[in-house]
Amino acid sequence: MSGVRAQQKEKTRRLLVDAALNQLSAERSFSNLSLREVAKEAGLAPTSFYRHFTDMDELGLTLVDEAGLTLRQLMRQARQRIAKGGSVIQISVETFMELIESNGNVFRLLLRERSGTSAAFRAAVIREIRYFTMELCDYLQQANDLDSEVAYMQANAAVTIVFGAGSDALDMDDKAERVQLSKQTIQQLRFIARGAAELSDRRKLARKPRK
Amino acid sequence: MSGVRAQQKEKTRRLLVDAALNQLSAERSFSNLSLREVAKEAGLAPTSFYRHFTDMDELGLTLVDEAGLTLRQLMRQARQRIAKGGSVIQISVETFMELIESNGNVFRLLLRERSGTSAAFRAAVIREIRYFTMELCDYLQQANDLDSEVAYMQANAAVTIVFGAGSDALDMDDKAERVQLSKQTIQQLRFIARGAAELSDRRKLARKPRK
DNA sequence: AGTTTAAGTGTACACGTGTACGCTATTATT
DNA sequence: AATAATAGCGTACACGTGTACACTTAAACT
Repeated sequence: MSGVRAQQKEKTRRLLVDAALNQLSAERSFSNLSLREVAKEAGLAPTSFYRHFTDMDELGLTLVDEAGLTLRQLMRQARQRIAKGGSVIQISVETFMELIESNGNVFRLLLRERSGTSAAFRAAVIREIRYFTMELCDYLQQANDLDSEVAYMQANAAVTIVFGAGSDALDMDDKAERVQLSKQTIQQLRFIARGAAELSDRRKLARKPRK
Repeated sequence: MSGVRAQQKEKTRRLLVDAALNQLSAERSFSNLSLREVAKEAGLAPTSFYRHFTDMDELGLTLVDEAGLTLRQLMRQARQRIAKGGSVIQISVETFMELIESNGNVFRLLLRERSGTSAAFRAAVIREIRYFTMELCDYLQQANDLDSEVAYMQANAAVTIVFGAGSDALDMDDKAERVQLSKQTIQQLRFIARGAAELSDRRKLARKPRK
């Protein structure tokens, strides 16, 4: 079992995945992407598609998985930058905005399929975003010594705000506009952080009233 | 010019609009809705469609307009309830959640087309949401005596959070889950309100240091 | 009353779609 | 060396799509 065959297969599988990714754009969503188009872009006969995926849906779920991976890489990258000092919120937002500028289509995929017509897709996207949220939650809880429930609410709100801003950023061609959006987003995240910190403190006080 | 003809025309036009609205669901978006299907649902021949709209796109924009109308009605309703006393935030969230339960498909339309493949649709949806945000902004600024820029950031963040929660609510079948989501959303809006109030105060102090 | 306008119908066409089926060529197994 | 497995291809089919075109029929206008 040298695996020269399996190796070749994996290679053209990637060809299909990449073909699909490359066709995504502002005016082209995964759901109005046809099996034949993807196959053609990959340089394959339409029927060869079935050697790798039973469905376009199966390919789609693969794409969502990859998008989730990208999201996790993003968080790692942000953490590395944070370790070098600077405002946590500002660095996070800037890192996220960079992702949108360089990987807009991947992000679009998540945004669209989150409210798409396939329950399986929606579930997959929601799962990826949940991972993302949970990781942020752990970080917040530990870094700011927050009540766990409060930390979750903050993380959830922050992710919603950042994704919303990302969605808006996708439709901006002007650089200055995007900078303005970043500033606003940072401020909004600070609102949330402030509110969360206060609630967490109040809860602690209620638990141990004296001291 | 009795208008019996124009009247009849308007009537079947509504037939088409309603047919389209009725076909929307969790597993059916406007973009994968065909002209023929809409015409059939309205009880018309496919080609009759063109007597009322040049395109499916034109019908779609009409739907977005109606959705915007629904949104504005929602805000009016919330204001009426608020006038009768109670927590502003809580009443707003509850009112919004009622909309989603009763008009889920209208809300889905907005969510989907906001990140859809048609620039015209995206623009239309964003415009409707902007109206909504602006109205909230005016209210906040006046009711809480906020700095105007701060009020806008709060309104924008609040709308993002509420729409995000609405999106999540659409995929929930369990009643208790939705109640929990409402509570969380209310708390998150309070975070934001708190943060906004503080920033506004700080800005005021900076402007007239002595008093 | 006679003529024009326009909403609605039915037929027809070209096109893109998913996929079933049989084939070839190359790798893997025996 | 002989056989089995399988990635990829080409053909073929039924189906749904948008829409052009010629038509009927009833309201509107002159």
